[in-house]
Amino acid sequence: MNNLNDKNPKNIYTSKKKIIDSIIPMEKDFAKWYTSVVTKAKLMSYSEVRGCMIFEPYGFAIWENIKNILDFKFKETGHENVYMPMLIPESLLNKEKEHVEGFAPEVAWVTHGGSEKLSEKMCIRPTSETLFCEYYSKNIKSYRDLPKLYNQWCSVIRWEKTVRPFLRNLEFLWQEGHTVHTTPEEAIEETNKMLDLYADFCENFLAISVIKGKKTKKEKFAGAEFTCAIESLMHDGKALQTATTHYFGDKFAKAFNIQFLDKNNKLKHAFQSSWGISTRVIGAIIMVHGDNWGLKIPPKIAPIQVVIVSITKQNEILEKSKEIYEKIIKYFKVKLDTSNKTPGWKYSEYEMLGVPLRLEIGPKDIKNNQIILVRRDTREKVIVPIDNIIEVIFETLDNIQKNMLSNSHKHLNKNIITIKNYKEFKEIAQTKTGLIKTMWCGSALCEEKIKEETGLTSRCIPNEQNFFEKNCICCGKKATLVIYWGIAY
RNA sequence: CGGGGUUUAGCGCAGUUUGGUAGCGCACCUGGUUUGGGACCAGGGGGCCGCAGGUUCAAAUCCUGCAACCCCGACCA
Repeated sequence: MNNLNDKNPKNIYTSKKKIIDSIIPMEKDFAKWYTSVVTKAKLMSYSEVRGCMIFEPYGFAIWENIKNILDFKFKETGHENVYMPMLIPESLLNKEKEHVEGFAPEVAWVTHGGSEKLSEKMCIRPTSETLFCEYYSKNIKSYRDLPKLYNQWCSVIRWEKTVRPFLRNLEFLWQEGHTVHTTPEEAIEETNKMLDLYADFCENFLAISVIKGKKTKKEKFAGAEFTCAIESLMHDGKALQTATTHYFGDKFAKAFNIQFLDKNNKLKHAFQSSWGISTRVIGAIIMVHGDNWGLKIPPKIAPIQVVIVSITKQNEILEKSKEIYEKIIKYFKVKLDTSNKTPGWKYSEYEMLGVPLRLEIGPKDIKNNQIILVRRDTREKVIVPIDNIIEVIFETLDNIQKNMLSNSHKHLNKNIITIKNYKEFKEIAQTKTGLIKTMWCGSALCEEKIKEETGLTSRCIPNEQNFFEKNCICCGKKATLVIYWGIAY
């Protein structure tokens, strides 16, 4: 006797599968969508320690690609890599007042070596300004030693209250550049130059449209004269500070006694900058490009750029897949999947992983000397002749990269709203997500008031200052700056 | 640090009300049949039920503590 379910077993099965395996739609719950994509796309997994995540091969490969590109760019612009210790003695951290006050609440302390209590406790670096400065103070004597253009790749620890994969971890991987110059102008130029480098990288490699600007005094880095940042806008309308550069003036030089003799044999304090970008950008990639099918990785940083899916395991199909693999592996990062998972499974899997381009090879294709090519960004399928496959892949990857940037750019612009009066500002803050562009008097009081009354914080003072109104959005006094407000990650 | 939730196999969960042999789906292993949008059959492996105390002949289940994690806020890359 048949089971009742036998009436339509297939439908029951497929509907069940979908419930089990589909990711949570981003419209329904963006936060859950984010964490489900992050884990299902095998980027990371949770570790035993809160806020310390395990980078899995696929996620780490993305970071390696980012790192390699940036490292090349840093070296191209004259920077050298070094490595500083992970531990900072308390007395060293305490040398610059504003800096220590900014970081003290979130540093982790080492108090024991083995079972012996240390005579001075040490913190695990939350950032390495103090270490670099201490080193510079000992090694810089003359203007001939300058500029110093050092960078280090490392991880740092900040004891955050709340953690989220990639966006906020106790331990995160990053790069921190620390430079020393003879004049303020030169150090400021470095600060701006590196911001441009980051912005260029985000747009041309990560396909993320960014706004370049300055942070307000309230939002600047602890100890900096000023902080520049690039801000990007996530799919849910929240902003993400994607990279920062800082100008220190001679504050750290005075605190750490970094002095040099200039051409006229006069002793002078040096001027400094620092700049960094972290694994947080991976969070940005996910939240800017991803959709309900999973990740979309920009071709230029994708660990797998092209996946070849063999539809069946017939010999001629396996052979043809292998042949195409051998042909294109010289030009692209390719994965060949000849496992006996069903085609549908493979389609979904590689879409989840955000592989930009999929090639499908089945019996029909062999017969017609063709191949099916599917773009991840548009999920569009086209049939192409096998013979000029390399050119087509080059062209399509290029199109995908451009299309992703263009979409990010459109999304950013569509979600910037210019507001001229405070009543409207408060309404929009309640009802809409995205960035609000206003005029501002520059006072911290207005910034504070806006935060209290609307929940929005200042994101950045854009480099492009096109005044569109005379008065400050908040107090109505004379406006001096164009500024963006928003909710930040 | 506030507010909410969760903790049982690698993952997702049921079982707890009413104590009585540890369950389901996915994943994994073996063999076979399949394969154009998450295939099927058969067989198999895997658990101190978050931790510590109680109560009881008997605890995943009841009681008392504690912890971890997730989400939302406040703080931060």
